[in-house]
Amino acid sequence: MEKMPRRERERQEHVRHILEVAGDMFAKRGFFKVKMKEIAEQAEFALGTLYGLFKGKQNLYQQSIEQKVDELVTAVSGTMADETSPVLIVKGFVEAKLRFFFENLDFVRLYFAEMHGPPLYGERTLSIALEEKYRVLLERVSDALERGMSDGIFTKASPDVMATAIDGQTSAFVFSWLREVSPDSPEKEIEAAERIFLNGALVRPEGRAVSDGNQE
Amino acid sequence: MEKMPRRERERQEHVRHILEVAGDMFAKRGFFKVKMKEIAEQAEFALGTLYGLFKGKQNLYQQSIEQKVDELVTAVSGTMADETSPVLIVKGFVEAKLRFFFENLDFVRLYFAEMHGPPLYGERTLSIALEEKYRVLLERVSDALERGMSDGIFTKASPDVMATAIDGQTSAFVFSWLREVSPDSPEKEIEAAERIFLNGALVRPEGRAVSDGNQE
Amino acid sequence: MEKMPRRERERQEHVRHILEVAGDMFAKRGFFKVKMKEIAEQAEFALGTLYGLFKGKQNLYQQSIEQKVDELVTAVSGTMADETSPVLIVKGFVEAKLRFFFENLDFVRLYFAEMHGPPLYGERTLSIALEEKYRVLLERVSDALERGMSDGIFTKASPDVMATAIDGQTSAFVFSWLREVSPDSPEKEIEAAERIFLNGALVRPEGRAVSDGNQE
Amino acid sequence: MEKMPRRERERQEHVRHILEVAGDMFAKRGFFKVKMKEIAEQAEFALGTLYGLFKGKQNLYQQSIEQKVDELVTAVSGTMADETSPVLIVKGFVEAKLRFFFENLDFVRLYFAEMHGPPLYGERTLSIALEEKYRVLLERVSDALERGMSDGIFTKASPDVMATAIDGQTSAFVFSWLREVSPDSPEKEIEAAERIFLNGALVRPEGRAVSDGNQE
DNA sequence: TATGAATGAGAATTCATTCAT
DNA sequence: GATGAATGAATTCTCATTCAT
Repeated sequence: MEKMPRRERERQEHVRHILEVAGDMFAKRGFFKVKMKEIAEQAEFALGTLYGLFKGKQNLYQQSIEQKVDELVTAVSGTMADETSPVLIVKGFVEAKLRFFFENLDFVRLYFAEMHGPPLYGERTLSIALEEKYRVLLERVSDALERGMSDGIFTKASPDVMATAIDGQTSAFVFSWLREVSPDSPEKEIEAAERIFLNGALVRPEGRAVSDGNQE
Repeated sequence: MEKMPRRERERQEHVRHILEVAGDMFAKRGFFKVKMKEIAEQAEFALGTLYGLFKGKQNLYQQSIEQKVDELVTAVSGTMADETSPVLIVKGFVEAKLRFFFENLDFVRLYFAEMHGPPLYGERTLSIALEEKYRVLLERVSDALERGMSDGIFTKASPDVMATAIDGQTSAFVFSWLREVSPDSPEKEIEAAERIFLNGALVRPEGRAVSDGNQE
Repeated sequence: MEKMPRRERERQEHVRHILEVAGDMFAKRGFFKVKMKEIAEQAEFALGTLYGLFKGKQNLYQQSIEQKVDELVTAVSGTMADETSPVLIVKGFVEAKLRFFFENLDFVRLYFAEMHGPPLYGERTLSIALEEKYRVLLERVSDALERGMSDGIFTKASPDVMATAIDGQTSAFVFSWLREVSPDSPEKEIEAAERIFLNGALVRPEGRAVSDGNQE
Repeated sequence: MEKMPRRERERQEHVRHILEVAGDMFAKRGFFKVKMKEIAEQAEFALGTLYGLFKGKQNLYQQSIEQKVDELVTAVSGTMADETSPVLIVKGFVEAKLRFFFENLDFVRLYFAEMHGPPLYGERTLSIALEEKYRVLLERVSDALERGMSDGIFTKASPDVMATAIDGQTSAFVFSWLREVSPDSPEKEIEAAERIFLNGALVRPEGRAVSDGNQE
């Protein structure tokens, strides 16, 4: 009752560690530039050990991405689940997504390349799997938007299209970080993304005196 | 005085043709999955000929992307240049960008993977070059936004941040096309992108009665 | 005085069992296609256990063949030992050899490949060992033939050459079984091998009226 | 009209040369012990060249065997075709087969291992192909035997079984050469194989007075 | 003694690039 | 210039064997 769990625990730990190391390397240098031998060295295991733990390079790659996407989905879902008001759910999505990518900037390259780039191997299997995981988040945003629309908070429009828009907008801020040397906080972008999106989506825009017409 | 120009003209045509063919292949299958021999066959040239016209695979790849980005920049710049009003310039950007990517959907994968993905070769040279080309467009949008702000048309904010936001939003619609089997027109997305962005950016949102002030 | 023997008995049984299992696998799929791990699984032992019982893969392979060849030699020797007349000894050889291979058809491939094929490892050690074991049988046949020649039963010729001939002829019938889906009895071939060989070897061919008697 | 043939001629020559070299190596050391790099070195080509000319190691192996079997079949067929009398056809088979293998002793190991040994790769494709090629020869022998039987020259029996017997007997003499250091001529074995087989197959055995003729 | 995870040398194959024709 | 056969460095994956538990 102690032996089997030990072995299994170690195995899990090794897998997790290798996935971590490999994920970083793939993110920084891309699938084809990273050699299995390098991953083994970096992870301090023998080459053969990698093949005992993963089916092959492709499998290691996919798992390293899926693991991180699972983390992303968990983090963002968690934040959204804490809120009930439609506006706060949307804000929660923006905040959590931006914070997660800010903390995992290297992963950004991998994620977007895999989601929208040419398939690494013949099949688009991986990107489809990732889309499915991520779609859960967009659906929650979409639901919140729809609810907000019936409540008269958001302007009426296709909630899916609106979700796509806010998602793309936040991604754009993530990309902007890739261009900077070392962005030091995601706060400014979080604020901007929320403001720009909401002030268009809300029937009565936040913090803007719309009452009078003569603002000049 | 006739021979050399003919030769040169032919050469240019060959280069253009190969770039076209290679660009398509890279977009569909990714840099590493496409073999030089296949490009040669597809372009109906001998393998050696490719090496007479291009320095190597990497060079061919870069040129094929840069060529298309030049087309994109030309197309979008042209459309924006036709307009003078800030709002119309922004709308022009959205329309032209969406139309171009709609017509070159395969290229989308290549472009975004190269812009935001891990570097194919050690250096980020290519993505920097592409960013520079593309930045021109964003700067025009930014300028228009800034002008619109002083004119009291757009809410005051960092024009660069605003430009990033509209750019990301439009990209999101492009990505949504990648998921669809065969989107048949970009019109709906053009309209949505403009509406969502402008109704937040405009001091007096289009088609919305802002007159009343009693929202407390 | 009870414990050690039990241990030893178990060990012998394990060795025998593994040799049996491995022999079958090698016969069906060849030395290089069979993996040590598979043998371990099939034999229901851990991989490391195989290395406690055998020096390595090559050793396991050799032993598995030698074991079966010992069985062959024992079976055929036994049958021949029951007879005294030269003709019956030769018939005994043919019958016992054909029956043994009929019962161990898979082993046929292994045996002949190892006897006449390219050496699996650099050295021909194994095939030499097998030849030595098998030679015993051929010598008995040769002796019987020689005795039969002095007795005027067999035509005069080199008994070794004759032994080679009858041996090859029987092997040919064994090979013919390899081509059939599932031969159901070796009887026909036993009869044919004996008849064809003897009717040439005997001064007075069986079942043939050689009416005149004055050949003495 | 000169260029294409030159290239093609060279290619053929290269293929033939490599097949020759590889065949020898496979025969002496077996499929798995021979490395592609060694074949390349021995044949004085670059490793990659082998892969331009052959699909892979397996393909190279199969072709090297099939080429030699074709030679064997051609040689033996040719000899048999020169004869008309059943007895001479059978003798022709024995002589030509023994002479061919005597001249290609190394190939013997490869041929028999492949014909009767465990499959090198999962499938028995190659051995089936070889059997088909070789069967042609056995069928000619069988036909000759059948004709000889109706002519009253051979004892009545299944001609296929008889063909199997003579084939196996000759093979046995080939194997005996493998055991010798350097057999210097195949003559003795040719004579022995013919004598042993025919004196059993002939109604009136050679060199034996079967004086009476009235066996009806 | 039994176990099976870890090891790493070794091999097949690929493919960008060169260069003789 | 155009051609494509030849090159060989580079890389993935396999599997016999070891050894700590």
